Amino acid sequence: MKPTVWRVAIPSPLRRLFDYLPPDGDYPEQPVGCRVQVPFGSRKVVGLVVSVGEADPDLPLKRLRPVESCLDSEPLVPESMMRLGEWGTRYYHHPPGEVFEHLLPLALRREGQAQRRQEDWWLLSEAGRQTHPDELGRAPRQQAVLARLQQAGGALPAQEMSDLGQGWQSVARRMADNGLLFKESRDPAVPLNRGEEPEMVLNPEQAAALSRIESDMDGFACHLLEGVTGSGKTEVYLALIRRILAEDKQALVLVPEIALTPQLTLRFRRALPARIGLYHSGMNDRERRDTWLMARAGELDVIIGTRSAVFLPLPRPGLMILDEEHDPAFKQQDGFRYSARDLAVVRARQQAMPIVLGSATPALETLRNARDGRYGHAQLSQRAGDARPPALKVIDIRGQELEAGLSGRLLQRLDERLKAGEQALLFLNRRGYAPVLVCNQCGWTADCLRCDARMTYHRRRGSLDCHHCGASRRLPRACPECASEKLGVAGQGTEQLEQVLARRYPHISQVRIDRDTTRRQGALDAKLAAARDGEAQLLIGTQMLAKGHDFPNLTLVGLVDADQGLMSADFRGPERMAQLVTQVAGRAGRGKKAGEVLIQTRAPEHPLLETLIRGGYPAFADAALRERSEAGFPPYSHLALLRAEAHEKTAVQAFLEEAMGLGQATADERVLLMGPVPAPMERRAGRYRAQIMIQADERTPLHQLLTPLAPALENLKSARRVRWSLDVDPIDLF
DNA sequence: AGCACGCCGACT
DNA sequence: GTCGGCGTGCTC
Repeated sequence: MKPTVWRVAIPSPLRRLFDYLPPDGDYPEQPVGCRVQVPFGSRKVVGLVVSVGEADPDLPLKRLRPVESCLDSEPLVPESMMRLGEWGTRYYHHPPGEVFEHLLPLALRREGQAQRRQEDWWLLSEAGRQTHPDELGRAPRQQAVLARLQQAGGALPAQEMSDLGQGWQSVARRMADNGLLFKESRDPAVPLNRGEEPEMVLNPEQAAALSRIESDMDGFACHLLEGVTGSGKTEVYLALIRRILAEDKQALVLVPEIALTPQLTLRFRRALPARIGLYHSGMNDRERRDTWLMARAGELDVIIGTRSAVFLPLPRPGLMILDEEHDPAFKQQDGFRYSARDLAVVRARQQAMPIVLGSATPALETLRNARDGRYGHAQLSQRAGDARPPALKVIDIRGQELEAGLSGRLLQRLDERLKAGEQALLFLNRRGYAPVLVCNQCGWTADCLRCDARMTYHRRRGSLDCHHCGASRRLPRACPECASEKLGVAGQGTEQLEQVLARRYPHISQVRIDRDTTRRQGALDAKLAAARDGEAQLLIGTQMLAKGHDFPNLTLVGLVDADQGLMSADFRGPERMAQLVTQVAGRAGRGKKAGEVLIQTRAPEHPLLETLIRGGYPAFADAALRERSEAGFPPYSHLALLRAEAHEKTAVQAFLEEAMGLGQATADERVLLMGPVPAPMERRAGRYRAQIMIQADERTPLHQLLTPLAPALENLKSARRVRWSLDVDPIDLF
């Protein structure tokens, strides 16, 4: 009989599992989901047991090595999450070791107990219970400790005893020596919110959306909640969560970025009688481990997290919510390139729970799923309260005299609004002072040495920074080519806008919000607070400002340059532009006063832009979906990208040529391979980049091609000289 | 990705 | 004479 082996996912880029003999020592009956310490080549690594089975007949038995030790006495990763990992490995054609690494927080990927941070408690012994404080005679501090513990019923966390005064711990230790008390480590209790805020009364649309989703909550169901900005999606989320809390189930809420967690958390803490946890990249390893373990233990009822939280285990799964589901941040852009949105839907189906995708500007993929009836579709078309939707207007800036990129008409409206004491926002998705530094004598421009890109001039810093690779250097005094001192700039960034506007409106308080001004801890919160309470009247920012924030006094929004998306070579450019315009526009007129949105463009007659202005996002989406259908792009086809990069351009070419040959040999007529083509910015951070695009109308043939292709590429000799990756369902083509 | 093994150049 | 350069092969 063939021996039983454990198939283990090993942290390595190899697209296979490794078989081991069971360990000599103790191990659980069912080791799937347990971490194991195994020998791997000449080193020891921690892997995850994925399955148990018979030894592979093709593998000589003597090559099998035994597991050194099983690190868990029961599976740490539950079966449900192992299934999600297996699905991810198959779908994304990514090495299992790297996929399964995502199932555990960093702090649990090493040796050691899967235990969360402990809290010290002091407890009374039997003797301590029997002793009256007076019996301690001339030891007043011991008396105090004893009395305190007796009052508390015999046990208290050490933290809550600190008011007993300096040095109380040594008093307690002495009493422990005398057998009156003892110390114990316990799991800290998770605070339960009271949820004191009264439930909001839902407006008819919200109520209708709620009941529509609620009617379909036993088992799997996916609903798109499409609600214009300010329509109160959060109230619907809260009502749904209350419902599943009443059934004693857990809810997982995913948001695109950390910046959105604090406000949502605050809102949830006020509204929900629940134990709420957080999971995002701003937390340290220990905090993430603790949330992970508490989620797994069922000690948290609601968890709010970013992308990676889709892997949090839930023993009582009740509901998943993905807010701003269209946001590209849900797609991981390196390593294991998963879409948290797509994985969440798969997970919901696997675990038979409902999922709600919320957005004011749904991704075209999601919209199509809703229209084809695969997803439920609930809509909120009215803004809550009295708020009216803002009017969108286009400003044609062709041939116009501009001041720092601002047209006369935009400046005039700005004058009026600011004079009236109202708040205005200027949106420009480019930080720094100017994107180009140029020599007016010889035409030299400041280019990045490692990228095919210009360096951005940062005036306050006095530096030239490359926004693609992070390179930075001092601003030259003179042109390095011709020594002329006539250096000038072209184009503008938020820093320039801020400076020019400060000169124009010296008595208006303004705030700039971009990655440069919010680097410091807490700076973003402070600036957002200033923007929210109206302390800052003029707001200038990049897309950081576009998301989810509420500025009640804001009446004018100016999009300084709307053309970036329209002119993009990526077929998703217009979709991004429309989402951004709609999201930014949604910041205006959320209070009582009507809002106005001015869009500066050099392509005012662009059909998709016109459709967006006239009919809003839904009309845009109709038109864009029609275009995608005609062009055979997603969601009407499926894409994968094989990317490669290396310092040696020839290495990239050689690898992709060989890959192309392999691909063409196995591809049938249902799959189209295109390339290799260089990336639009061919060189980045000193590496040459190129790619092959693989397209198919149906998913099946695409996967039939990739399943053998991925491991074949791995064995290519030319693959060792490049960094390569497969991106299934890419969201950026470059 | 690591890591070991292996075969050729400038140094204690 | 060796330390170490990175090419190439392997990891149950």
